[in-house]
Amino acid sequence: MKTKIARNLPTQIVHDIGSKIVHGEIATGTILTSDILEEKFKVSRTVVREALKVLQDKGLTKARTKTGTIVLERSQWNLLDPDVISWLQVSGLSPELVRDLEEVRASYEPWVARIAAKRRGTKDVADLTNALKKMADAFYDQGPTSPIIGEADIAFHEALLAATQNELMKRIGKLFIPLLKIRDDMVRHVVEDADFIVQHQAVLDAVIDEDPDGAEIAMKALLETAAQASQSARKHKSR
Amino acid sequence: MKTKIARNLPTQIVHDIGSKIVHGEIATGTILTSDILEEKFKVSRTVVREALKVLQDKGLTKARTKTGTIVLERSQWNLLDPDVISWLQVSGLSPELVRDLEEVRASYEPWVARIAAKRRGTKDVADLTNALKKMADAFYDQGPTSPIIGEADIAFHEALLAATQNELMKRIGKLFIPLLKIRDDMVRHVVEDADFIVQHQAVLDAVIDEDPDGAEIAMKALLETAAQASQSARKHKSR
DNA sequence: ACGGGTCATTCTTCATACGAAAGTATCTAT
DNA sequence: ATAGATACTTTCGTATGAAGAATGACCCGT
Repeated sequence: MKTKIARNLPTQIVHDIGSKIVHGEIATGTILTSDILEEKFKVSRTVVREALKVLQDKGLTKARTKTGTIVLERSQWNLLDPDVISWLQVSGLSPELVRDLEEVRASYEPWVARIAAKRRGTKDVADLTNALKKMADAFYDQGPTSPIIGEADIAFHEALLAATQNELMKRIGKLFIPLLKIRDDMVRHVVEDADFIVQHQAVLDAVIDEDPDGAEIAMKALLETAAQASQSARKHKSR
Repeated sequence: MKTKIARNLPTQIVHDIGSKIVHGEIATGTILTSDILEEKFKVSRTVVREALKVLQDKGLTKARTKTGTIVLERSQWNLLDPDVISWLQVSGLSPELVRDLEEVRASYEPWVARIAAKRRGTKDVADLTNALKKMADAFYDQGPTSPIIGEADIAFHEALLAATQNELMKRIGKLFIPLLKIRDDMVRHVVEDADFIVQHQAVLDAVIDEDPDGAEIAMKALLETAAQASQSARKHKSR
């Protein structure tokens, strides 16, 4: 159960507009005038302005006198912004961005595993074990297409990040969550065997053993398999 | 020559307050009421509110009814925010943050070099060459303490990022700039030989040769040397 | 001492107004 | 008729007064 967060009017509007921009519902070049937004959301100028200010700070829009505030193109967006990242979904991930994310992740994640193995506490081990157990249970009980697997995958990912005790590493690591989601979406119908369960287990074992080298290698292997599955999924889809 | 950017009132205030918070001039727990800020900056509530909204979005402050907006502790700050990062200076870099940054950078930068070597264009080579030339000239003409060296180091760093053609990688890479600055600051008085010039040259050569493996290895060597120098500088300082 | 209710303070939102910037249209001179 | 300058119009930017909501502080009766 998620705690329902009471949000300000401006914050609500930021999320509404921001997510629509990122999802492509509001196209680049679209012009949003204050008047129209006031009308649309039934709020005052003040609120609209504050929302637009935040959106500008995220690089999603730009205000220009006489024309209105214009939706900027994707390259202007602040991809490191937590909100922007959280709004990214399958529909929001362009092929270029997927490539960029995968490229960074390929080097990043093994290093995360390494640091995690070096610095993990007992709680981290418990969290990782739980996530993996959830993943394995879902796989064996409900089959390889269970959506639980994806959730558990993300939980595992986040537990690993937490184990690094590195605030910056955690934040950067969270950038890959949308990638995990899309990958999970594509791969789910392709994975037939239990490879990735075994490979997650290998990472976990190395972390438990406090074996940085082992963890790094295991994670590399995992990513390699995932990349292959992802590729064959793409082929599968495009034909 | 930097283009002087005409900034909005709120943006100016965001920078003023934000940088002071990050630098520690405004301590955690400090309370900033709208009234006081209006008074202080001689602007209207509108402007102050918009500025505070942005600061909140960056995780620097939090508004609470009846008390005012309170400056949050460092762990709440959004370290991935471009502004927050740009405000970080020597004074703003806590030892933990330095550790976190270095830890991430150790794995990140070699990978950047690898991708850059794989994908660099002719312009990238020119930019890298120029930066290195500037660095070498300053070193041999003005000696190892010239501030030009640090600037050129950052230029080299950024040119390498640009060469990756990876938008995300560029943005993450920029996070390390404050680290480069502080390191430069500490190391400048310790480096006696031309090692790091040679090592930069090695990276550049590999990039020119489109040799990913070579670039990665060369960058690792460079970072290794830098880390050693950094350590001895710290010892040098603390005794 | 304890619990409940009132009060005061500060943020939140609204409504309105004026100034500044920047396209657009119009007008004038040739 | 065309070029250039001028006036107009639109939208953002800033200021201000007022009402509402939330919440910590205080007071009072038990």
